Amino acid sequence: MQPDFNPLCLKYQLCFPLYACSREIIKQYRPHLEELDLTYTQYITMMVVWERQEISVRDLGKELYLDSGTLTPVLKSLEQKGFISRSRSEQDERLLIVKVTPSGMELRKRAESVPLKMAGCMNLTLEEAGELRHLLYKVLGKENTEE
Amino acid sequence: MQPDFNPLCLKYQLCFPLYACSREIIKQYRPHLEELDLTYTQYITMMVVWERQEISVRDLGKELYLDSGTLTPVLKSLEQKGFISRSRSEQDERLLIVKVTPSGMELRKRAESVPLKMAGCMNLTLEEAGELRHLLYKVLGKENTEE
DNA sequence: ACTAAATCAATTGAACTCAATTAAATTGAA
DNA sequence: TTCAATTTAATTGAGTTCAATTGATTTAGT
Repeated sequence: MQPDFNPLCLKYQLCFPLYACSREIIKQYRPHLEELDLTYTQYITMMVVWERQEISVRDLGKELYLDSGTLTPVLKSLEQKGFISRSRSEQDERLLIVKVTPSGMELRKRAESVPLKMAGCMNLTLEEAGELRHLLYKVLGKENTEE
Repeated sequence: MQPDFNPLCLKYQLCFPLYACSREIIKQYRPHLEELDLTYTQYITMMVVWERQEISVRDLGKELYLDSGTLTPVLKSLEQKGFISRSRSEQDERLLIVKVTPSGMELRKRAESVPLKMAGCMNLTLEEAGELRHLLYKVLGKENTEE
């Protein structure tokens, strides 16, 4: 029962399975997202853009927990592919506004099947999936109010 | 009940909070690991090496869900710092064997306080943390025997 | 023994991640 | 108004992450 209570042990950590799970699932997205010419980071960026139609890099970063160092090249790539446009806000020129293009909205239609394709890839019941999501958002909620 | 049932919505995904949680928690490790001159990837690598004393890159990769493309530079860096040694197995020259050095074992002592320093950073009860770990290991395909 | 298949670490190239810094625009206090 | 502090996106540099490939070694089939 207590072979070792060594806290410096992978299986006592919470962060490690989070990190491993995250990477393993993102790997499973790859073949489905390749059909859309998107990486996972580009995909979640488009998910926010599809929903908002128009959003600043600042707000996008808050939604995705990513900073401009990550987002700038991702957004330039999405612009290159024609899915979004990038332009400065007229009210506040510091803000870069990202807008979805008609081509970006067509991509959305093609992306609609992705969640279903991914749905079966985790061997969790609906209740377990809901519980997992609840716990993850509880952890994320703490992060923001921390200090 | 829910604002909308659009499956292409960040908050209906499981992968996104996993990915965000993982990165947010790893960020919190940083100041503590910096004192040890380790990155998070180097830290979890050392955790396995501390436990096994001696392990092949192949087995290390299975434990960490990482391949040689990631591990090779990580292990070279750890060797450079003097925490491990790298040498080919004499029984099978394809295998690279990683061994912890005395300096690596000294590092372990200094690392012992890290889990405690990180313990309070998640807003979960002990039961919730256990449930979260159980669900994560279920997704990883390994039933968690732990508690 | 011979050779085809499999295994393993390393390498390569593209993309991500983030801390730190920079430069431009805005805000706010004196 | 003036100018110091703040906000914002971009840039830089170090370190992952991973698919695909390469080359060396071992295993297995004949």
